[in-house]
Amino acid sequence: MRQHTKDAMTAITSHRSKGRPRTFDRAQALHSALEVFWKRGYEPATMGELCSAMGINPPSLYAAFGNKASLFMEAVEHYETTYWAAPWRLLGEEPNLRVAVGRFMTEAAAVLTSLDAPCGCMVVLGTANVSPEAQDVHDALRALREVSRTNFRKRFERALDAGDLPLGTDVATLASTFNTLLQGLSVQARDGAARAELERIAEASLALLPHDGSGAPADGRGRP
Amino acid sequence: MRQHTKDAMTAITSHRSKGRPRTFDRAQALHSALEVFWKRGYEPATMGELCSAMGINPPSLYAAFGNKASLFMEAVEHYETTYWAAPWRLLGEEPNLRVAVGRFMTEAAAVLTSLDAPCGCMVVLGTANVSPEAQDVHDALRALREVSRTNFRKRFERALDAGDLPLGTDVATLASTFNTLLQGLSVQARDGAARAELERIAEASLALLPHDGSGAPADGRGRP
DNA sequence: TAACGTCAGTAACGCCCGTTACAATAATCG
DNA sequence: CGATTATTGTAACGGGCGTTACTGACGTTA
Repeated sequence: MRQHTKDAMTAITSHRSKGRPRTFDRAQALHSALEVFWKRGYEPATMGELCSAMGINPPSLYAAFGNKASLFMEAVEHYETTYWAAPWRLLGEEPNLRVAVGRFMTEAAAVLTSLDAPCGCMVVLGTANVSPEAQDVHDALRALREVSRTNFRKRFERALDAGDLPLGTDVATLASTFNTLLQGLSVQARDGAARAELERIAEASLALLPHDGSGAPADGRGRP
Repeated sequence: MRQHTKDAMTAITSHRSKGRPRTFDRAQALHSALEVFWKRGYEPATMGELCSAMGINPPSLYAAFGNKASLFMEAVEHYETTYWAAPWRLLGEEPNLRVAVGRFMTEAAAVLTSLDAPCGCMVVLGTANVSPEAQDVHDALRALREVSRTNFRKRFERALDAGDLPLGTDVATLASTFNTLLQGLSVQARDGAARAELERIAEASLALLPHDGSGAPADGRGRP
């Protein structure tokens, strides 16, 4: 609704503006906010908690980030680029399909258990159940979850073209299935599952990939 | 009075107690509460919403159910027996492993999309992120999620004994994987996925079951 | 140096939450 | 019929939430 957008580009290094400069590091405060949101979720995280973790007071927070919703969305952006950009790039760039999927799922298991506290994925669980007035934030995260499925689907489409998947494979359903499993891993992680267990699940998920057997087609469709 | 011996146990509308009888059906009110909790989650569901849906006022609710937490737990019990007892029984009693798992996952897809609004599973998402003072409720639901994994594991152990799974199959990981997928289905359902799509994922999940080395392809349909 | 513009800290605002006094009502028991 | 006991509806309680006036403090600009 309001500004708050890109006055932040002149962060702490250059005070070209006139007034009193801020005494805290904006990027560092954002990272602290990310950890609080990650552990607690959007609505259970209170402004008091956030202010304590960020080391600032409410007026400073509102001046720098707008309000709770925009702070959360900015934290989500930071979260995505910091923790998930590399795994997704790996999935897309690794040429061998099974290696790509296996390593992606393993890295996902690592991300989901990276904090000391059990958290799961911020995009999956951050707004899992919220009151109706926070539905705009909920919708924004749902769009991000949809992106995740699209990433899987594109990778499988390429694999299909490359002959790494049997002809007639339902890549859309396959992508949905992996996306579903990935989201389930977040629930597991928040329930305190150890990283090793998530990695075992990640490895087991490779069985979902149909391998083009030389003799018996396992495409699940029967023959024409 | 000859009604003394009559309905001592048919307790729906019999008020053998002394005071003023309640004017609402407790079981029906509980079911209304279940729907509110299912759609909104534990903390976002307000007492005002619950009272409106149940058709009663706060004092009646507190007299009949204790407080919000105990009402929620009772609603969860009602939810489990009403919606999940039959699928779990089916998983345990169907002798053919692939049929058992396939039908269970398909019925799960139906339950998760049974309400008009997108909800997912109440046990998985009901306390997905809550404030610290509701952690007892959160822990109770986590125990229920653990029961779900145990159900899978027991079924797979039996299948291993029966020779429906190859020797050396890691049934614990297999159970965790199916449990993870089941929990992911809840996220999908709450994101508005159609029942048909959840059923496709359910069918695709059968590929996770290792086929005994008898030479039959794992096409997810069983064999004639 | 004097004026100006932005940040910092305290304290408060209005709102909604779960929960409960309170008094009236309606059934059973002696 | 009183006396007792439980339920009902109204209205309120204390507390925590996100958010913001208000007053100084500080650094830049004229």
